Amino acid sequence: MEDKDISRAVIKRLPRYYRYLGELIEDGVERISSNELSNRMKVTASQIRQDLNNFGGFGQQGYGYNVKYLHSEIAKILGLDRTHPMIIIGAGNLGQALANYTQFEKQGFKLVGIFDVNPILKGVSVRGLEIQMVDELPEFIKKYQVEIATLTLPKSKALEMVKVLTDNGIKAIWNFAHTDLNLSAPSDVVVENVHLSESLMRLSYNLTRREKEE
Amino acid sequence: MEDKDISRAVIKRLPRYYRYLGELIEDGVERISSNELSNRMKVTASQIRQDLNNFGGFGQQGYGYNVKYLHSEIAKILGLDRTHPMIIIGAGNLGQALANYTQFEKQGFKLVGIFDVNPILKGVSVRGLEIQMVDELPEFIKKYQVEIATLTLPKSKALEMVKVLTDNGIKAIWNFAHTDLNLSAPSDVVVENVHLSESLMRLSYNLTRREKEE
DNA sequence: GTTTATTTGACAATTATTTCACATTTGCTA
DNA sequence: TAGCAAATGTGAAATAATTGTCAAATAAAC
Repeated sequence: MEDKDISRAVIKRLPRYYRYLGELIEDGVERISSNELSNRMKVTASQIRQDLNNFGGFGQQGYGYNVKYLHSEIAKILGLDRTHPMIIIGAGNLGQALANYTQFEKQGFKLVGIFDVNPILKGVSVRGLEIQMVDELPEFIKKYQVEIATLTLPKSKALEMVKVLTDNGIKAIWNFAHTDLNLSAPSDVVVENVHLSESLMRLSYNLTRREKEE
Repeated sequence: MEDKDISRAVIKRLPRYYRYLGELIEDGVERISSNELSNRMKVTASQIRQDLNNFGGFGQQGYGYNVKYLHSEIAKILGLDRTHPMIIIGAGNLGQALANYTQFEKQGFKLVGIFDVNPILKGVSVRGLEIQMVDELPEFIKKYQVEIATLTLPKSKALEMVKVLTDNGIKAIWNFAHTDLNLSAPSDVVVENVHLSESLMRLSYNLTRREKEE
């Protein structure tokens, strides 16, 4: 497995392959050709083969791909073959909603703590975890070897928080705040943005465009 | 303003331009050059000019772009210059969290109703709206001329719901369910997917990759 | 055991996107 | 009002991503 220069576009598609393969396993399918998978996923077979070949030859000519094997190989590539301790910073509606999402734990993202800056939330229990104050962060991150911090705070507070998190060894930030962190985050910290507003605007654009065409 | 063949990549960036321009307005900045904006946004000035020119010449040579004007033009392009009545289907944690997000209303996405399939939730109030049962959907969509349905339901229920929604005139679906709707949705219905699991997996990939490099 | 059908992996061709470079226009200063 | 500096818009070049094609390998059929 080689890690040189995999394009962003390929990485973006990998989780989707992983999802479809998981569904195939559930359905008891043992093997699949790039052509059949392409029909299901509405992408070209060529793209599937090209994408997978970035990481090595997982298929066999004349046979196709073994579903379970491919599924587990993609899991390895995505780092889903181990546990990632995760915390949530910001125990508002969205933070609590994410905390209650059990799906993530199945994929190895283990929620070990929830934090907020608002003292009124201190000690409130969310899915068995008591909300803690951010001054407890440094010790907590070390103790639980937290890798990922989910940021569900307002813009202004999110930016302050980034420094605290990275200073204390956080290596990845899942950012729901309506701002880019890239500037303030050191280059060895990975950031994945989920900008819901932007997603909604794209929907609006396509909706508007569709209406105009009529 | 022309609507022919704007690339997906351009549309993906538009909301981000819109956000930065909004911040510039807040900061009292009246004009900006593609070069200065490129520094702030960490993209090339050329890309900014190229992107904006898809929709017409908003700038002026020797001057740059008028921030307020450009902001309002992008709003028009994105369809943010009018109100989009929206409903949420699925009043679980995520559905309720999104319902409580006031930010969306400022951009014209007006939440008019919340629905669920679980009778136990009937009548429960979320931000002043009583959760309704899905059998009330057809009448409601017509009455409030609902455009957008936010789907925060489990996979299996989401797929059933798509037919009900589109049969009753919904034109856009903001999909948080862990599945692709494209197959079941008619081609005149716009779908925007927010697959949080996939986002988290991309984070995991980049984290894993970063660790391997060390 | 031989033949036929299937299917990958690799590479070439095509298409899409991004960046470069510069003529042209405008604002600003003296 | 002339001259200089700034900055867009645009066509061309460079880069990136996707799709098409086919030899080689394998499975399945007979």
